[in-house]
Amino acid sequence: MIGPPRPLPAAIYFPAFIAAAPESMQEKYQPAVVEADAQQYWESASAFRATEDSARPKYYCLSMFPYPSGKLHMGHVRNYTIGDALARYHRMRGYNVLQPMGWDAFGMPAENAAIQHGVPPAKWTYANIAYMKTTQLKKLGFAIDWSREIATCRPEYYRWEQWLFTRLYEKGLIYKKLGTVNWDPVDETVLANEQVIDGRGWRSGAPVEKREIPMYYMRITAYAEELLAALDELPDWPEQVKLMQKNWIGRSEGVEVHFPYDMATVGMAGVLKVFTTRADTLMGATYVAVAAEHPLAARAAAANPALAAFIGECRQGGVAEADLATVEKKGMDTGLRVVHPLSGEYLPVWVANYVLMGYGEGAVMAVPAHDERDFAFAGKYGLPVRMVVRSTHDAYAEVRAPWIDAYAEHGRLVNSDGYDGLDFQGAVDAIAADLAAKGLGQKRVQFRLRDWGISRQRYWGCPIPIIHCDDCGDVPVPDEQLPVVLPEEVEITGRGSPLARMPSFRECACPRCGKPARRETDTLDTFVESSWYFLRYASSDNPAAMVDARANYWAPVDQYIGGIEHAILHLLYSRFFTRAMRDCGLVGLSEPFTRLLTQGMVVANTYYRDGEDGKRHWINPADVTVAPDERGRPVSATLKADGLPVVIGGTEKMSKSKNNGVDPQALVERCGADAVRLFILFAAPPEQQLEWSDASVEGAARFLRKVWAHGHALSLAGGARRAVPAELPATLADVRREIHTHLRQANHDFGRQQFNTVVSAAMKILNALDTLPRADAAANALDSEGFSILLRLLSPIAPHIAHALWRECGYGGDILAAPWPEPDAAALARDEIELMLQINGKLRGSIRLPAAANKIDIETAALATDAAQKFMDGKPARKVVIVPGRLVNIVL
RNA sequence: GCCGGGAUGGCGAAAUCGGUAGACGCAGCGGACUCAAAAUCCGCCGGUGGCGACACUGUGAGGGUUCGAGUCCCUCUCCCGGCACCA
Repeated sequence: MIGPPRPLPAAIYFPAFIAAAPESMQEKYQPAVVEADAQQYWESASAFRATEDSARPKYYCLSMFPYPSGKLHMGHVRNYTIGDALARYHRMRGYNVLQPMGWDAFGMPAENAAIQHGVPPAKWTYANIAYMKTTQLKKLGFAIDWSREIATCRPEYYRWEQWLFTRLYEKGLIYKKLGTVNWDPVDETVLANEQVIDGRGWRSGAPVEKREIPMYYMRITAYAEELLAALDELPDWPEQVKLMQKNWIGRSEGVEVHFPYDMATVGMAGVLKVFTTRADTLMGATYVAVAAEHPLAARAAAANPALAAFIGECRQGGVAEADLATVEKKGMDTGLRVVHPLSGEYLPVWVANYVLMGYGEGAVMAVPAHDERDFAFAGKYGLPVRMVVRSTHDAYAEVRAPWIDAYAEHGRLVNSDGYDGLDFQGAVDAIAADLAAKGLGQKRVQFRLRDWGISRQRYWGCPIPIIHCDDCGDVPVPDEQLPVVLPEEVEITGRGSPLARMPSFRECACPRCGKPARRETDTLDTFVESSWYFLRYASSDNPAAMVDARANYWAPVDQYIGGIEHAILHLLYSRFFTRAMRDCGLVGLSEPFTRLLTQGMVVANTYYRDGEDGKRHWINPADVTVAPDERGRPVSATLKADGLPVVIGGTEKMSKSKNNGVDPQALVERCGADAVRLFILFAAPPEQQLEWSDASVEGAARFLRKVWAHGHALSLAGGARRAVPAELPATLADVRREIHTHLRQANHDFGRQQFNTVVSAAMKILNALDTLPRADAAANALDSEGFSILLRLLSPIAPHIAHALWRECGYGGDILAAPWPEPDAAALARDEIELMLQINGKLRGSIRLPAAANKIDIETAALATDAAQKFMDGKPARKVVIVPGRLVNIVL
């Protein structure tokens, strides 16, 4: 809950003089005029320019920056509307607010556009930025400090990313190793997971293969423990996100087990290492499984063509985990044997497509009796099943396992020689101790988190600042040669890397020995740019340093807002980057985002027709008329153009492929930015999915017209008036209590970021004010007070109309500088309360009592009611439950 | 497959700590105003039964805890987000 630094009750805030309403006020609400006027006012006053100020608490409010795709979509508008409501609310609460904006400008769509339309990615990107900024974003009236705008594709930005890269490289936090990528053998290009559709390249249609190439990695695993532990210090992050991150980092305590092999079993001596969280089941291991890329598999395949063919088959398909996890589990015996570290038994080594080289050791021990996946695999290939754990509480388990399914729960050991009778922890401890004594294993912590591969074989990204020299190896580019500028005039063909084809970029001199050398032509993952941009906003104009002292004033971000789809990757990378920068001495913080709000998706109805060609044609909701039945249920839909029926599809995320996107710009032009903003905040709480409805936007516009009409009437009647008299007639006191009750609720809901009920409270206040008598001095004063509360509540949500009406009604000054309204305790006081009457938990009526009534009064009154007498029918009450201020329940 | 989330009238939703289910709005229906339309204003609006007072029923499905469950617990169904190269 956000506390007000300088609270002022609304009831006592009124201007010292009664300002005359300007004669020029329009009777009709014209959003285009109102909004252009307000935006011009804010612009000329530099109203949202933020400067460091130690006198006020700071509030750094940040929305995830957009990718400049060319058009703002509804998801952006929702994101920035939520951010702006929070920024403006905190500003009015007295905070020194920073709300910056920029562009996540590197990425694949620019290259795709270049292939399709022949426009260089840089030109396309800059044109998109210009359009989205001036024609779209600025029309929505966000309180953004545009002076800090950044675009990640500009050398002024990415030079610091390159500079940090060289620091992290020298610290060993960046290193090189082989990584697996999707390879399109026809286009001879690395494909993103998104570009692999049903195992084929999206452009060539060729079956995709896995290929290992050298890549740079960030050692995020060095921070695994810290990133996990620090989640507990983020009380204002959604539990859901923290849980996802926790599971993603995936800390598990277990045992590393070594299976020795020698000349006789493998043809060379060594140990096969596996990690297991179930060391208690070690005596039940009947085989070990290795990844297709494991060295032992390669060794066995050299003399075994069938195995080589199987390993080749495992190379087919892409690298996405969702695909790997759902393919049919297959394997093949390598013929190699390893020695069980405790029993000395020989166990067969299998290659299995479900074992991933990138995880742990690329090998697992298999215990079919106690692992579902191993059980299925053993069943398929006739491998032995040996039960070694028995349930302590389920007698049935002894009979069931291992012939029906795997028993994966913990239990007591059996068939395990000296370990029989031990429980899970006892068995793990004893087995780990024995392994350690033999030098064949030990307890260890393992993380699911893997190091972050940051090399991309693409053009439109930040060049990796490394020079390859035959003599000196990989040499980081020295500071004075930074930035390594990405050439912007290029030809993109979709085959291979354009940078690799540019001698002027590629050929250079080794910074260390001066001999001819080759520049790295891979670029960085675009997640790298978005992992530190929030720190750059604080010192975006500094040409001499990545960040300066101003970063330590503004950082951390007090409120971060963005899509739930970023819950893991972007947020985890940013948390890691902040720590890496901390350890380079650049910033004094560890966590970048104090409070996080994850917004839901924007979805809309879909409509389609199945064409004669068998293709489904999706039709935009704007081109469709929906016919309801007499109760308002949609029964049919027709295309506006031809009046013929279309099929009503499901509700889906707004997307190009389903053609169900609603253009925000057209909507703003038709209804005004305030109506769009109001609708977005009113239609659903921020975290929830938002279902688009044109009719509801119209409803939001209708409410704003009513607000305008009320303001117009108030202005004609003399505008702002003096304070409400202390003594009001009962009917007016009721209205005033209602207004202040709604205000109290609105403030509570602003604090918990639930804007839909804030809007609802504003609507209720207007409805209450509309019931006030016109020609009554006390009522007019109350109207004036209530309307000033309404305008201030609306100001963060529909800022243009609030700005205009505040001025037109003569409340004095700029509404941005007005104090936030607080409910008046005197207005809220009541002398009579209503309690619900329940009998046996069922609602049977209500009772009215003086507010001061005690429990005995309440019970007496409840038992005396007609309803109670009727239902009790002479029987005594067994118990009377009283919930103060709410209800009485008589239990019979 | 694994991790996380969701489901309340015709629709979006509300119910702050387990205490009046459906506030507020959209759509719909009826009416007023108007030559007419738009705009605006007034009324009705979960289901079943009843002239009515009212009764019963109702928050995805099934079970449980409790004086009392949309809210807590267990089981299940369907939908959505993420899964490391979409951003």
